Amino acid sequence: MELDSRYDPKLFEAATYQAWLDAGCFTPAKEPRPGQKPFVIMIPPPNVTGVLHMGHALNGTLQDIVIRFRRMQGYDALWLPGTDHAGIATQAVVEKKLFAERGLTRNDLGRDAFLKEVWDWKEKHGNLILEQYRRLGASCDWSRTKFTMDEDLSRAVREAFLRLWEKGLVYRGARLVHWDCVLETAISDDEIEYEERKGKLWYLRYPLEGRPGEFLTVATTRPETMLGDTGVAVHPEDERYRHLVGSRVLLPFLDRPIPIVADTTVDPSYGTGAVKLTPGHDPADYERGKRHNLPILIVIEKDGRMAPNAGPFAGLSREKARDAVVKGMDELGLLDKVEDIKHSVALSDRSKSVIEPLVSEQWFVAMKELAGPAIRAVDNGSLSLRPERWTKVYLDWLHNVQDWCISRQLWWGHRIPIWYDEDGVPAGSRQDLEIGAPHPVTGKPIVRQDPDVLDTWASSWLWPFATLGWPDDTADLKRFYPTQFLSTAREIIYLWVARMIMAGYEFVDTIPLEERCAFSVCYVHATVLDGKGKRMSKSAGNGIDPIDMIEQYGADAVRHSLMMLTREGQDVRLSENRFEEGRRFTNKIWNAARFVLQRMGPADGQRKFALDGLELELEDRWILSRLETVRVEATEALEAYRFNDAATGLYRFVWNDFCDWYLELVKGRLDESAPAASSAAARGTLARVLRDSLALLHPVIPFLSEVLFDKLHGVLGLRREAFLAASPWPTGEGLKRDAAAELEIGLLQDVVRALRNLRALTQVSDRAPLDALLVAPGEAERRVLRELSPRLVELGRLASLRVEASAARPPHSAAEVSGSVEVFLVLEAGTDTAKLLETLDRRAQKARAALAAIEGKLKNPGFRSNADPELIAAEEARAEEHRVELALLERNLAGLHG
RNA sequence: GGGCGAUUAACUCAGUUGGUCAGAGUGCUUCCCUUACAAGGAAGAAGUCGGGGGUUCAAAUCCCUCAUCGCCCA
Repeated sequence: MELDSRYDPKLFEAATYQAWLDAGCFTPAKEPRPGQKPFVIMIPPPNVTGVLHMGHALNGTLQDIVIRFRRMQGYDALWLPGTDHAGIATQAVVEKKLFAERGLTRNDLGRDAFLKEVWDWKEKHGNLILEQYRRLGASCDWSRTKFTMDEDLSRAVREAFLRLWEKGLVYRGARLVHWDCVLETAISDDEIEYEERKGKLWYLRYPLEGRPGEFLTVATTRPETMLGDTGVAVHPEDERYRHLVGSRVLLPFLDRPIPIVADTTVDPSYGTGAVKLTPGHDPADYERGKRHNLPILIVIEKDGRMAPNAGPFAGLSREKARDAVVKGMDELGLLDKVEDIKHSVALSDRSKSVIEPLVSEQWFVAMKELAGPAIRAVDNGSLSLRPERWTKVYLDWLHNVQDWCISRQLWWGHRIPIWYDEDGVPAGSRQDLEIGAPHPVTGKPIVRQDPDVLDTWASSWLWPFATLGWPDDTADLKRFYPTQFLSTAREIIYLWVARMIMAGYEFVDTIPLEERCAFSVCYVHATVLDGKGKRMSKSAGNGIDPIDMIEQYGADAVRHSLMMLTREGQDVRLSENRFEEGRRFTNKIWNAARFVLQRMGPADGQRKFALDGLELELEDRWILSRLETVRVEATEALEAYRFNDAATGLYRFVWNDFCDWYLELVKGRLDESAPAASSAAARGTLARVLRDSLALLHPVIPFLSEVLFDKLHGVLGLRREAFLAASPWPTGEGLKRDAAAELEIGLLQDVVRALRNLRALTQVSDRAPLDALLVAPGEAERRVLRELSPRLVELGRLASLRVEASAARPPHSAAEVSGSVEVFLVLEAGTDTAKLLETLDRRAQKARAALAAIEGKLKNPGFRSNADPELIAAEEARAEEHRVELALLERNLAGLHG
């Protein structure tokens, strides 16, 4: 078999992926087998405008590992992919493009024509990110790919909205909402971010009505809103102002008399202790205004300009109005002072513009009732979050949940299925109502549909079941809902995770309530940071493009590196060269396999990876024992979602056990001259270990493992029953742990290391064949060492080896100590032993220190009386080992000096 | 303002329930192009486990406190 000495992922990845697709490896069978349990993952649908970033790559790898593992374990495995329509983002992208290319706004085109533009854009560009997931190796069932604006999902959204409307859980009302003046839409609480900014606190004097020359001074960070003030509040117990409660001030510029009220929410220590009340433009004031029956005045329009109510300032932008108000107050002598302060400013997630709290008509979902089952899901164990600490975050949000503003003043999205007659009486309908058709309740003609669309999350929260056919009770819904695993980023726990759980309980009423939890495990993955510990983001420009990395290092290397780097949910600092580790590992596997394959043929394929009948030798039993150990550990780790443990364990097994030791140990047995039975046992073991290793590695390293699995079968002349992706997870059949073999190989490794160490320290070439002597007082050790001596001679590059119970140090020999075994390497006279002495001396010092520590512990009566007897025995044994080693070291040191 | 996480070798990180826990990878030093792999092999140096206090026979691990950095929420 001719294979290049370097693994080049580019030669294999695309073709392998296509082969999986052609074979339908990722699509569940038409029917599950009897008794086969489902394992389902719903992809967190990326935004259609999205481009794969490291967070996606990490999350995609995690999900793919889980689904590939479960598929191999024999579950009815489904990973369902798709995208969401990302109302604001997508509309913004298309509007920008439209303006750049044709100088048109959406209003120039009109609603229908604009939506056609968006759909065209989506058809052309909306698949990019899913294509990128394929590059990563994602084993999604692409035949079930969904998009939140698909006809069936849109139907689900409408059904869900109307059910809530009919139950009275959806309502329409005038509320203070977070308004984005750039995008001109309401946004929800969760689409806001806060930023610390420098600002000013202006102290404004309001003249008291009927008391010329007297003022009440208020402090505000937003002077422009004063035009909408309908009151001033002070704390009821504030002695400074108590006498003023009930009287009025005259609002400057407008000379509007407004009342002074007492409200306990006022902080007397902030500013002057008197606050202006602007119920139309401040959430706290909105609440206070309601308590005191203050009118709501709108002084800022939806585009951020001052409204007619703003009198002389009408038409100015918010920013200009602020300057003008301050200047005007100053000119009137009503500006008391200005302070510099730091405060946090609410910004829109999407446009980064300052949020304007604005009273407007919006649609809301009443959340309290929906939250109940989602809270109970944690209590009764239906849902668990990993790492567990996120549970508290999830529950805190649910306990304090606010009603959800779900209307958006956009065109791209699911239009609210409410129609009005001429009196504005609303009617919800599952079918579109025609303009002019009779209103289902009033019988009057329908005059319009509600112009707003729904928040994108109002479709995403239905994702786990709408993608399976809900509201119809489809075969897929019965078969695949509820799901088992959801992996996502932490900032989306409220926006999405909690709402999906709520929606599952509320809507999937074809199954019993206790089975409706949308997924049983929510895995909150790590955040990918740059080398400086900052979050990677497009705006910061510090992102590493995963596709670039895949091009450079291969998808397997990227996946493996990410897994080696991420401890459960722990943030990871990533820099490009981290992926070299993965590339080295894939190359190592490639070359190990190349070595194995070059020495095997169809004759070795006859036993089909079974081991019975082989005359296994020590190292065979050892590597099979190690394989069994790592198989069990990797399986447990993957079942517990400890990805890093699984990846590290496999890495160490492949590199340190299989490549560094086993392959070196069996090389001699693969020569033509080796006895047939020994050679057959070695080749049988190699075939088995390679096959099982590839299978265990497959979830993390799908491409390379698949390629080598195929080549292995080819060399062995075996027909591959299925792709590795569709093959069973190793069961460990015929494997067993072998403690004796592990102990004996451990001894061999120690002695070989000692021999190598001696050469290195005495600067003797690795190639020169030397005579060695091992002195082992223990009979068992001696027997093992004698048995192992051919291998020791080979690995230690010795001319000869003697094993004795006791012997004097040979002349001109360098000495090492490994436990109770003394290792002597016979050198030429005059070899420099200075470094050796130095090392042995340091070793002796360490042994002395260790011994002193243990003896101190053993002498401590507290330890004797409190510690576990087994532990005491172990410590005593350890002390004895150190004593023996120290004695030998000291003896050899003395010998060398002399 | 509330909550959470991090702080272990030069760098990036592991270290279940306190006792073989002081580790890995990278980097560094020395030697080796030995036909699986120089994207490799062998050997080696390197850390008062952020500071301080406490609990305990015993603390990287548990508790308190301080410091620094980061994240989420308001």
